[in-house]
Amino acid sequence: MAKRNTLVPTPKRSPRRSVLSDEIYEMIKSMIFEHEIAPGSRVNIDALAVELEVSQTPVREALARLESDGLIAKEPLKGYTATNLLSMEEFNDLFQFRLLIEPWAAEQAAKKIDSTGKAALKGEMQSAKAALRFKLDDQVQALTEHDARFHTLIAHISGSPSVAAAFERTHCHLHLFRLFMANKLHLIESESRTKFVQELFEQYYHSGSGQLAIKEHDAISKAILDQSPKVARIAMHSHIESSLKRFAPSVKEVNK
Amino acid sequence: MAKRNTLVPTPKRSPRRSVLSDEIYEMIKSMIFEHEIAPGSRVNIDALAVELEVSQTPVREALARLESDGLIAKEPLKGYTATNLLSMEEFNDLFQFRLLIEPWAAEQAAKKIDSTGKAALKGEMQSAKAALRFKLDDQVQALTEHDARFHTLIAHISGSPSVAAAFERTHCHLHLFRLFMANKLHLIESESRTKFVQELFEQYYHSGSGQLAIKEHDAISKAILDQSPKVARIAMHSHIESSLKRFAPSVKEVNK
DNA sequence: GATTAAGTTTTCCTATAGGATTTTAGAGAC
DNA sequence: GTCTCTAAAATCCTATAGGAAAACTTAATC
Repeated sequence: MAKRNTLVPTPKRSPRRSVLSDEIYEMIKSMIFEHEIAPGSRVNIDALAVELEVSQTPVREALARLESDGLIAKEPLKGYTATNLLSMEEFNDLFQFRLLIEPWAAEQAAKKIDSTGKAALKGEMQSAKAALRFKLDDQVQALTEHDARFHTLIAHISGSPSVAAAFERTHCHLHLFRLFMANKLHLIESESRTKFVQELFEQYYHSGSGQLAIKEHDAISKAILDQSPKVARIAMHSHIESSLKRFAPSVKEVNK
Repeated sequence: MAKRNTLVPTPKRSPRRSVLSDEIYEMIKSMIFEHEIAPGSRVNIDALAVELEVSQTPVREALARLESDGLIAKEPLKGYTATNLLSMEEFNDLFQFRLLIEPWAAEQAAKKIDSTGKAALKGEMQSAKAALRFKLDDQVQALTEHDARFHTLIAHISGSPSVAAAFERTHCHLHLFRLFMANKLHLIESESRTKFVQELFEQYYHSGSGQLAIKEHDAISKAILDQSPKVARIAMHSHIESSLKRFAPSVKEVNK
């Protein structure tokens, strides 16, 4: 009933629009993202509250949401634990799911895209190409972020909130980045073969994987901009399959 | 839920196996389910804590998870609000999403089902047929619950945790039941046409909709038990489309 | 009657205490 | 040496009180 009168006083003081628990949620997610909280490790509420310099309440709310996201698990009366890295089965299942919804999303996006969407898509592809000039570590980070934004953007352009939400809740880029990090850490620690594997690794992800992924993104992007649904669908399908093949060795390596 | 072990002599204290916040989560979900918390209404943390006779902490955790589920929305510094009923667009989108994943799930289920799965599926179909003998209100409740279990079961038998999780997070049976309830309440309140519409309504949902849905479930179930993937996929597809047609009038009515 | 200025309510967060449960450590029995 | 049982420590979960900041409501002023 009471339709807020927007003519009322201008915000005199800095309006802290976000809530502490939201910030804490993002912080903890970043910590998981960057292996600051290692896969499988315990997450102590007290310690986390002290470290982030807040009380337990916002930490608890953040952890409850992260559990709902499947990023941490809760064992009653034992506490929270960061989820383990994806097993080979989980990895395959995740990509199977992506194959189910993302090609469809790309097809729909090609049908429904408008000028706003086209601008966003073009912008995203430009940022990706800029990222290719970074050095390895930054590049992986930048490309992972681009990848997440790119796929999320298409899910949204598809015009289906359900599909977009379902995709975002897979947190696939987070899982993939964690695998990448674990693989890297793992390789660096095994001294005997450091040099050889490390070089292979760099070559693989640096010039190889990065540019390849962006080429595929380019193909998808072009098809959507051209409003060619079928082409977009096929391009997305083969991109995800390529992506699976690129990441599979990492998964195998991490799972020994 | 609270599984009280009655064999233990005199529990001086309650040996609570599950965690309170989980129970509270389920309770609040039920309250949303049954319009005890009306769509669009504010959800006061304090009041809820008092009503459920617990402290704020578990209520906060439950609300954080429910927000993550999309069942309530949080406005920073204003509080939580129960989500509105599905609009026509959201309703169509939800079913579009179901059409995308559930026929696939049924197909996979038919390929992969084992003896355990077969037993579960047979059992579920029996409980559905038993439910048809209840009177209207109980029947709607029972059929809604059966529907939720049936579709969830198939999602799990499909062998894809991702798909199962994605389906469960749609909470489609909750949304549909809320629409049904709202429609019913709406019709009951509009006196002028009560009798005529009410009768139509009962007839529609009672003998019509319930039996029809179960027939369709039966077809899906048989195909899966026969391990006929293609048949299962098609049966699920047409079931979801029928379901959409059955519910669409309710959605239109509720959205005026 | 509209605007400003107070007061009230609501919401979010903090702090802390205590109960419950699991884990760890250690003593004693075999 | 191995096992069982008890005790202590660590951890998690709940409860309660209260404070700060924003939003809402009411009242006073022009």
